[in-house]
Amino acid sequence: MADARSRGRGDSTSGRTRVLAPIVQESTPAIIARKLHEAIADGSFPPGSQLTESGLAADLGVSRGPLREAMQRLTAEGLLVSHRNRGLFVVSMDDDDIRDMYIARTAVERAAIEQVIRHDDPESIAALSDAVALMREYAADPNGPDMAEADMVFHQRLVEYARSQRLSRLHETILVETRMCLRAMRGTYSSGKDRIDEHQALVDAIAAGDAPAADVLMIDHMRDGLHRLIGDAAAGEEVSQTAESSPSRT
Amino acid sequence: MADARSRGRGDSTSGRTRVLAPIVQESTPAIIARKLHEAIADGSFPPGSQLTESGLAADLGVSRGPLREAMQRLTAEGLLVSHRNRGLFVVSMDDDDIRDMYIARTAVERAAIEQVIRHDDPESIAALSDAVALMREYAADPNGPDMAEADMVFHQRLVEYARSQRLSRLHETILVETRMCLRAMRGTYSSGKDRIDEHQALVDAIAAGDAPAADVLMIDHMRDGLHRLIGDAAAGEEVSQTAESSPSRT
DNA sequence: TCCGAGTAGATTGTCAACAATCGCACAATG
DNA sequence: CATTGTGCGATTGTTGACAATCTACTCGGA
Repeated sequence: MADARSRGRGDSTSGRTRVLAPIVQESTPAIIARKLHEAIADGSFPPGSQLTESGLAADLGVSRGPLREAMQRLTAEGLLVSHRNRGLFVVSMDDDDIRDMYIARTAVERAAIEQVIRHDDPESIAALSDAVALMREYAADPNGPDMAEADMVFHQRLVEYARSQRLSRLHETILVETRMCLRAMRGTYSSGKDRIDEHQALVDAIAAGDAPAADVLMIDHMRDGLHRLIGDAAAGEEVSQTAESSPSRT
Repeated sequence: MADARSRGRGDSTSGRTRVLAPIVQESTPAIIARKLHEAIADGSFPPGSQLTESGLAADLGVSRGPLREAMQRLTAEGLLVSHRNRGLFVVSMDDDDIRDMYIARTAVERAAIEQVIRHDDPESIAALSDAVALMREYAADPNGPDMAEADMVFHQRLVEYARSQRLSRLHETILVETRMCLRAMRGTYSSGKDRIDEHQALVDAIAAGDAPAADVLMIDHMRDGLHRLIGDAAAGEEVSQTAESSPSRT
């Protein structure tokens, strides 16, 4: 999320070595928003489920005011949808949404990879290599949760090292949505090797500073990812594991 | 902002022709957020200015609750920044922010142009041609507000016809920021003809279905736009017309 | 004259209570 | 048997008031 504007008004005594960190008391709505963000990302709130504000307020130990503000934040991000006088629900995505998600994700990560190459920071290549190395550890189970998480970390770092507030902000949202989809329909990679090789190729292209090659690789990687989620031709329709789980009305 | 999820649960009686539109009662925070959005876009709130919630609540005739929720929404978008216990302020951007803005904007509009070409909808080409035609009307004053607005309309439509919720959402925010910058530092185009030609070239490439050419044109167009705002080499630093106008403490 | 403490004003952050609205289940009717 | 009307329960939407915090100003002392 990054605070971006950390430099406050304490730049006066510049000859002094900084001892204390400039204290960043996060606002309550921001904390709540982050916690909800994580909860949605890790599947605690499945797509389609309702977020009752009375209940959440009690769980978090805050009043409904700050909670509502946090929820509006997620609504603006597109992670929640509001049904007036009914409540807020976690988005559930159909095929078109997934396609849209990958369009946006491709746009962001293409730009990110370009920036990373432009910056040519050894640290970024090291970080990405580490991420791939982490994936290798889970090669045995190419569709397990650990591998999925390592995959996420890779892409997260990629955008992080692009050093762009705006790209990062959008990407964070999209990644949560991606997690939701991956959780819903698990098991799509044929082998762990393919998954790792695709990422390694990206790192190699970045390390070589070959922007056009990296760009093409990223586009392919994204297209593959999309096709793994939806069979191209219309497959399953709605991603929602909860919602209306009431066994009545047979 | 689009509601996207209009289809509710009323798909049962499908043999009936729809007569009444499905009524979309917007929530109060959403309305307020939109109004603030517009106000920031049209310069009613200059960058750096404080948005006092008591005052705004009185102006809009609502309570502070819904207002705060709306402000949180804009904060999530990055249009406002929160100084804890001090208030919310309209962002003021330095050169790095402007660069970042153009990175994100390039990413979004590149993806948009690709989608528009992919859809190959005659309507989109017509709409974009109209936008360029509108620009032509203001050719006499290439740096006036009308021309700037027409320019905005062009890019707005481009992303609109990409038919992507996520790209549109991000672009909407970026466009507001762009407006802010353009307002602060006006007058950068040498001639109206250049400005129009660049856009016409984009339309032509789209109409021809030439994605690679359109892509290159867009990249150049964005780079030019960025260089018009900042002289590449460090020029002016902070864009903020208000904020700290107190003459004390020299 | 300059510096520090203290105070006053204003603004935000938080909370609890009230009012309005909606969906669901059941009963009544053609 | 299908459809409409009604009551209930629950949840959201909104409001006003109170507490905490910060900034700016003034006053007293060196």
